[in-house]
Amino acid sequence: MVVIGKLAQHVGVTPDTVRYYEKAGLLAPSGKTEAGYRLYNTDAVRRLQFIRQAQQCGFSLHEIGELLTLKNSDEACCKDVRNVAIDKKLQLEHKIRALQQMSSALGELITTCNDETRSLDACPILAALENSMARNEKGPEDA
Amino acid sequence: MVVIGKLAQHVGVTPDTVRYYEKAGLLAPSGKTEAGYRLYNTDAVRRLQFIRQAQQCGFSLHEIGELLTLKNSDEACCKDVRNVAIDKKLQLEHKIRALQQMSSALGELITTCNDETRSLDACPILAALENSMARNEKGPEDA
DNA sequence: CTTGACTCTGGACCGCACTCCAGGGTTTAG
DNA sequence: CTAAACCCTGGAGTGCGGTCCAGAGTCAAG
Repeated sequence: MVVIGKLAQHVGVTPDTVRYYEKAGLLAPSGKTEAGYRLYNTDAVRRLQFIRQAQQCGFSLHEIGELLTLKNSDEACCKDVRNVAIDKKLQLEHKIRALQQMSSALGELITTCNDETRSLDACPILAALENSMARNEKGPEDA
Repeated sequence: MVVIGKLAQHVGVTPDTVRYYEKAGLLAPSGKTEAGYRLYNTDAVRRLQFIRQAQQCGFSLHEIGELLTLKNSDEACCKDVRNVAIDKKLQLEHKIRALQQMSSALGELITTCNDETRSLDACPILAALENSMARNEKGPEDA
């Protein structure tokens, strides 16, 4: 049984963060002292580590809450957890593709803009961004 | 010269968003009517498109502000813009790598967890997340 | 017995990029 | 002339994941 500061320090967060997780319904203390100090056992330590790990895997606190609910449910089975993970992985891959598109769009702009001494008026990057790149161009009087 | 609603509709945002950009110093109206209605010319239209495009490339509004400042500066040259783009691309790539690590971590967990009927107690995903995966394990009494 | 380091609660605040609202004025179509 | 559809301003609210603070209580070392 450790007090909040020790727990926090051990896992690498602040006591405020731990209390925040408690407010969010993710991590209840294992007990309290007479003075009202939160006490945590090793289960709580692992639960907090679970939360941090899941964050590292891209889960939001809300999703982690669902994962923890699943974990404490009698009806759920491993398959359910697996499906959540698969779903999350798809979301991550979607996000990665979006970022890769941004990155390659920038890459194209950068290679186009190879004359470093060119004036700003002729800067292909600014021009490309202004011209909406591959988008269709219409007058403001449409629709 | 179009009024805010037309501009917004043309570029695919709301008037609120346009006013928000104005507050953020990114987009001033080209003029105003006697009644105080904002008016926008085609320069403003292109500027707004620039903002949206840059957002698509992963720039924050703050960064877009810097880009626009650069654009309106006499001293800056194309090279400066190019450097900003390169910088941003590196940031994007960094983020992509982080997400890919999350994704592959999840991927490993998912392939480990192939027995769909397993009980939650034996779920490798939950176990892995609890055990902090590849992290070193120490007691809470350290440090 | 004091001092300093911790803990408690409740609530305010941060950045980001909006979004919505109230309570007005304006413009335009019928 | 009226009603709908727009515009204005200022400010509040949203969601996320915290962070910081005041004011009070508690605990351990010296």
